[in-house]
Amino acid sequence: MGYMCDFCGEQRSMVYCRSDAACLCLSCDRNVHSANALSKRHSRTLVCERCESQPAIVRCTEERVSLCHDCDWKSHEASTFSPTHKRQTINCYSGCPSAAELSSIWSSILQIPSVDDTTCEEELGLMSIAENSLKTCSCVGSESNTNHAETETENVNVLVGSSSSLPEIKSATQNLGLQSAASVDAFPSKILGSSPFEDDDGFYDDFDMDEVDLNLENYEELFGVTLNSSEDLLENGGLDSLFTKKGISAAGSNCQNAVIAQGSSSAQRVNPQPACSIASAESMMSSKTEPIPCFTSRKTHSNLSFSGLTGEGTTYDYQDCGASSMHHMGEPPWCPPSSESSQPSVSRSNAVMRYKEKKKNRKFVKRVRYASRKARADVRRRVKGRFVKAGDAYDYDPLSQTRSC
DNA sequence: CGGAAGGAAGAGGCCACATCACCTT
DNA sequence: ATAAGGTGATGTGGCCTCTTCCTTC
Repeated sequence: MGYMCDFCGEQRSMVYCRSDAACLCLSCDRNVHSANALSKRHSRTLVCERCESQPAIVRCTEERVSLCHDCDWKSHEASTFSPTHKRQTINCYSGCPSAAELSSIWSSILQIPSVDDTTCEEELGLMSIAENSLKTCSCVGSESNTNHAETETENVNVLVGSSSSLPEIKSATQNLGLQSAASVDAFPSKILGSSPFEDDDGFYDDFDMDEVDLNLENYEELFGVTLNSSEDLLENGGLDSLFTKKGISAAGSNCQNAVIAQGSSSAQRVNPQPACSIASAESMMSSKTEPIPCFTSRKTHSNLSFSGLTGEGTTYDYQDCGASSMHHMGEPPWCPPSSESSQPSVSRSNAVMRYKEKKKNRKFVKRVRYASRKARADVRRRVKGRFVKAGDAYDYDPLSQTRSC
């Protein structure tokens, strides 16, 4: 990682943004991608430590380097010396995670340098961090552990990538001979996707229900039930109950990255095609009265569409970073871990109430793209709010706040 | 309990024009 | 290959209108 940040040109680049095709330092990454909702959707990953210009897709645990596809092939597939190296798939992330969160996510990979947390700390509540979780390739975890701290995390990641619930993770962890399930408990719950009801307040604070707008196209056809909105989904018992009605397991769906029917074996029963449409939260909401044009072939695809936690997931993002990596991570937060809906209705109603409250208070921040145009508009005279020709009569002058007539 | 009426809140359109982006010469 | 000129598209803020949602009766 010797190349400089493409943005500031001062710091060493650590992150590769595919959308921007740029290598960025952590500081610039956060600055650039906290600019607006669109930029937050950009999926980023580590920079290849060998060529230092391509996005890394795997981490060689033997050589302790992050490698892009080409470098990985050169190092492992084409090499006779190290074809058996254990490699760990590196997933991309989006949003604006803090250094601490990045550190926890990449603890097994990097020493994250300290970054000014103030830049977008307040945005963190809106960001999806669970999608940052790592998924390892199947070759990891089948061997005994030698490096405690690192390997433990890696194995947990394996489980994250393949399991759907915490109990299963714990069980599998024990089966794999890890030291104890405590390490799993210690791992950030957001990444593990554990039940939200274990910590009602804490989870929902991060969960940001207002950002989750679910859009189930043709749900009536699929499930034979009526669902008007995500609120209905919450109130009616969640996705699990929906699936249960059709004998479909919702395991593997995650509220934050609930790309159902994309790689999930259970969901594939519903949708054998990997195609999945993901729209922004706003477009989801607009679809309440009007279908989204991009949803095509609805008769043949289930098109179970979810926005990410932040409403920032895009088809590109998911395709870009290995698509199905993030949807195995647990039950939807509104669903209890067990199918018998043992969670008291109080928690659900609380969640609904909080969701409505946050939705009500949602702010749509407008971002000025061209300051020069703003400056011009700020001094332009108007009549009833409309711009008037220069020299014409006006009723509002931003400069003098007076009328010409 | 359901419907009507009224108020509150939000979304979208309109306006002029400097600036941007693209194309042609 | 580069520069200059032309042209259509874009974006900016305040106000108004319309629609939707919520509360009250």
